Amino acid sequence: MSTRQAADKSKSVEDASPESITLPRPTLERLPAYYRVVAAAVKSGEAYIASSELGRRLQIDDAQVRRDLSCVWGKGRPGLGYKAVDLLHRLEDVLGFNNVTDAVLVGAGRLGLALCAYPGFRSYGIQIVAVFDADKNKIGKKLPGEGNAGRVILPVDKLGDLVRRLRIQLGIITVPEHEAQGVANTMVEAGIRAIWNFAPVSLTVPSDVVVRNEDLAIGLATLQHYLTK
Amino acid sequence: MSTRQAADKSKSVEDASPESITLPRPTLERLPAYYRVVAAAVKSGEAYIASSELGRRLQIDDAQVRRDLSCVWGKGRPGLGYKAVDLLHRLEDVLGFNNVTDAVLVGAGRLGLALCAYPGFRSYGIQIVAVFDADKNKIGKKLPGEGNAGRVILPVDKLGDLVRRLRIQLGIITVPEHEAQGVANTMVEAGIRAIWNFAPVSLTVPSDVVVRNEDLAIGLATLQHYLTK
DNA sequence: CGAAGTTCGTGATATTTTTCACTATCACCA
DNA sequence: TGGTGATAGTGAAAAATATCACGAACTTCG
Repeated sequence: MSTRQAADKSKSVEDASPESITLPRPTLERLPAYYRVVAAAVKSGEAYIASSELGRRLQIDDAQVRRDLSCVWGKGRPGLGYKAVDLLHRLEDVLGFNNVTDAVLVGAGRLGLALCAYPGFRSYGIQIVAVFDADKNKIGKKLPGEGNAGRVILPVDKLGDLVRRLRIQLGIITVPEHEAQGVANTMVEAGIRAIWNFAPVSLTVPSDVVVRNEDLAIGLATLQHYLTK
Repeated sequence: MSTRQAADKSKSVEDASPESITLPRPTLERLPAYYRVVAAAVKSGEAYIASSELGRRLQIDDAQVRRDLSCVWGKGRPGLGYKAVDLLHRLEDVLGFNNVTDAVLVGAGRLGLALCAYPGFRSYGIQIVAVFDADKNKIGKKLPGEGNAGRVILPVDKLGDLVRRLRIQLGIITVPEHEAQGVANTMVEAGIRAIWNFAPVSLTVPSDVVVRNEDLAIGLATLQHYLTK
């Protein structure tokens, strides 16, 4: 969760490189929503989509939409809007949905297997190449889901090896909280660069490893807080 | 207009009411993390915990911690820190972990059942009282998880009735995206006040209904974006 | 081709959130 | 009991983010 923004305020001279761009965090978090709306628009045959329309469908201010998209792609057409297909591709690029990233998942509990079976990951550019668990009873069991025929749960002590061997960059943690830090350590040691953590703990990792905590308690707390008012 | 804190102790009336406080959104989202650390501290027998220590464990600036906690509880003790047990209770109060909220869950897929089996909800003040699905093959099947003995999946056309009858306030949506809006409509019509949405769509609801979108694509996109840099 | 109507991109402004810096408060100890 | 050290609370400054507002670019149509 380190958002170090360089003070370098270089205006987009060459916008061709999708890599070097730095997006404000809130903008980055809105992009997936834009992506879905644009994808829907493309599907339903709309050639262009305007910021106001995008904003209306997502309840976001249209100026906000324009500013977000201008970070990503300064190619809207006045009078018409954004060319839907091109914008879609651009968003895929920025969000990394194009190049497939291999991932490992540790923790073959209900949540882990649910994620593992989720077909959507493919379209988001994630492929879970292996699932691990520490429980001997689970090891060797088949994985659920469409594309997982024949694949099985592996013992967690093979985790480090496999990560190293396949140069896996992304690890998904769905183990109970008291095991999470240990798994994270193994991952880090084996060279993983990003961790998607579903365990309700705050992991400690080196600063060059990105962690995204998917904390369900936050959602619950938010809602509960509103309800008790 | 400067040093007048002695006279103007509390910002408004006495702070006994946990209801009327309004927290900045980012603060509210950090509270669950504080809650966990404080809970751990209490468990391990620490009587007091300092903002610096909290911050260290969560990688949050200590001034930030103090400001957050001051919104919630202006009762830290200089020289010592916050009394762990009391702070814990205060956080439980604010986060609504004390009063149990009944909830319904719609969508008995893998994710829905995983949530349904998750024991942690109880301690967060949530109780899932019924699980619905539209799939006839699933209806009548048993629910997984410890406390769910004997309970079964109900047909979704009973959703409205049950919500109305039990005056349910919170709905959890774990259906495929194209069914989500319909479920949300039913919930809203039946009087639900908050929706926890796991479907990757932006729901349209009246302004008095709170929606929390738990969008996995955001997490993925964030990580992918960092990886492709 | 010109006028009317949209919509983008963005400087300027407002708002929100974080961080700094300092004082008052309290514990602890000799 | 007074001195020392640690820490909370909080104005004020800084940084980040969102919104406003307007000119310029483009389309459409007569």
